[in-house]
Parts: sequence; C-alpha cells; structure tokens
Amino acid sequence: MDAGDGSSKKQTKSQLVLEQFLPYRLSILSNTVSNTIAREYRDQFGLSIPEWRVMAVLGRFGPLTASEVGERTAMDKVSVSRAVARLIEQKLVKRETDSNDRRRSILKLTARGARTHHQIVPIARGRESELAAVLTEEELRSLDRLLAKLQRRASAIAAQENNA
Amino acid sequence: MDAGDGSSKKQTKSQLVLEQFLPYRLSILSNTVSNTIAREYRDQFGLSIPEWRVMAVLGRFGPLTASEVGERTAMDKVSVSRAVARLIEQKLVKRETDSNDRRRSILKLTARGARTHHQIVPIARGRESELAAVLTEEELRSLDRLLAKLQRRASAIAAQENNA
DNA sequence: TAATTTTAGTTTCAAATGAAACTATTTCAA
DNA sequence: TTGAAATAGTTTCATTTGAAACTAAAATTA
Repeated sequence: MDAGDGSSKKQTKSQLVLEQFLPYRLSILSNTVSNTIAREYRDQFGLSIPEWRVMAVLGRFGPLTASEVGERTAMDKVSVSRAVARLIEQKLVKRETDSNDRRRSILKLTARGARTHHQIVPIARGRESELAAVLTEEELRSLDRLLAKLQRRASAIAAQENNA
Repeated sequence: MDAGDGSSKKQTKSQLVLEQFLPYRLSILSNTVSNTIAREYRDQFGLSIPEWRVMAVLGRFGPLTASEVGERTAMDKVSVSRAVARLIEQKLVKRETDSNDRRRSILKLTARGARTHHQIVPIARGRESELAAVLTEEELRSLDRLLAKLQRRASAIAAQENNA
C-alpha cells in the first residue's frame, strides 16, 4: 500500500491520487476529528455538533439573536433554528422576544446551559490539545497561518462561484 | 471585529473561541472547499462527491472490488454500495462477479466512465491548484507534513476511542 | 461433510440536512 | 400612509446519510 498519509510523490498528468488530493485530505481529517468529538458530546451530554456550536457562541458572546449565532458559527439559519429548538427543549437555552423588533428573538444560555457549557469547554480544549500535541509551537503557528490563508482563498473562490 | 480567520490571540481559560478552535476551523475549511467542488461536479457531470471518489480510484487503480474502493476512499461500504449503484445506472461503471469468489464483484470504469474521468481529473486538479496557489512551494511542503501528522494523530485517537 | 462463523455487499428504517415555501414583522418608497 | 420589498425565523418536503438487519457465498471447525 502507499500510505494513508498523503505524503510526497508527484502525481502523473491525467491521474488523480486521492490520498494526495488536498480537498480530499481536508475532508478526511476534518471528519475524523469531528466524528470523534461528536461522539463524546453525544455520549456525555446528548448534544450534536450544531447544538454544541450554538452553546459555544452563546457561552462566549451571548446573548445573541439567531442570525448572530449563524454568523458566528457559519451555520445557516435553518440549522440554527433547529439546533436552538432542541436546546430549548433540553432547557439549555432560553429565548425571549426582542421588544424593539418582534421578529427577533434573543437567545441566551440558561443556568443549566451555562453549567453544561462550563463542563464541555475543558473537554473540547482537551481534545484539541491532544490533537495539537503532535505539533511543535512553531508548527502550530505555521498551521494557523496556512489554514487562515487557505480559508481566505477558499471563501473567495466560493463567493466568486456564487456570482458566476 | 475579531476576524473570521481564526488568527493569533490566546483564548481565556473557560471560554472557547470557536473561530480559533482547530476542529471547527478544519470543518469550515473542508466544507467550503468541498461544497465548491461538489457543485462543479454536480453541474457539469451530474456526480456527487462519493460518486466522484469512486470514479477517481477506479480510474487510477481499477479494477477493484467494492471493499477495495472503500479502503482507498475511506468510505464505508454502504456509501460505496450506493455510489456504485448510481454509477452503474449512469453507465459510468460496470460490475462483474468475481468467478473465484462470487460474493465479490469487480468494478471498473466503462469506456464512457473513463472519458468522464479523463475530463474531470484536470478540473479537479485545477481547483486544487487554484486553492494551493496562495501558498509558496515551501508552505505547501509544510502543509503536507502538518496534515499528515494531524491525520495520523486523529486516526490514532479515533481508534483508541473505538476500543474504550 | 454438516453446522457455524466470517466476509461481501445490499436493503431498510430512522435521523440529519438543504432548499424552497411560508409566516410574521419591519422598513422603505410612492 | 399604504402597498411593496426586505428581514427574522420556522416549517415542509425531498434527499442524504448511518446504523442495523439482512442475504448470499465462502471459510472454518468439529
């Protein structure tokens, strides 16, 4: 076999070696990481990733409206709406209507939500550290830069695509 | 504003700044890239990402059995089975039963499939280059290394998790 | 060699997701 | 100020996905 690690060798002209193909590698890495974490959130707290993301931004920046949550999490409004609905059922989030603009609702963590948030943050951080532990400080800074650059470019391409 | 680019600043102890959180950043980047590419495959060739992945490995390494396709693409057998079913409908892939082991089927691109593959590869590569163009040669090598390291670690964590 | 277990792949069912239509409210423009 | 357009968020519907059950064939073992 020639490694699941997508390393080195150049590919030939009209072939595509999937395991060296950047979009594919990003997708596999991201899924591996997300699935591991998702399972932990689910097993320990009964939360899905979208639900957890909403909690994370409310814990950090709340109270927020649903659209602000969307901006902060890069989730679309449908996903936010559904995640919020489940969080309210679970009494982790509460909603009140904005008195200035009654279309808006204002979301914040309940006391219970705040406690859960408080429990999850260190776990999430721990997972991240466990992953990042294979990298040196310098590699981490490098990764940060590279991901930022790629994200800017990827967003630009996506946006451009949207107009065309 | 504190940037959608997830840069620099350290986060405080019991908070989690989503846009600096590595699993989240990987997920957003990967989704941005995949969605752009997925749309192109869909619009131009009527293929989904799983379908395209199957075509890619068959084009490069075929003929293969369904499980070999699974290994090469990191797709589970259900996804492979469904992708293959659709590709057969579209007459891009053909299946014949292995005469030595009649549980197995042997998959290969049809002539039509090979032509489609031949058309897509340069496009896929083009997209990758467009993305990678923001990085220098050295940054690319660095990225390659970092992703490989992270993937190894992520897989190890996932595997460990599976036993526990 | 008959019974049991394993392997390859498919089907089924339930949950997750995305796009489009919809409701309620607010803003804008004539 | 009233009618049209825009905005916030939800619901609906069709598609995708994942897990578990299932079928068929092969390998194992007793």
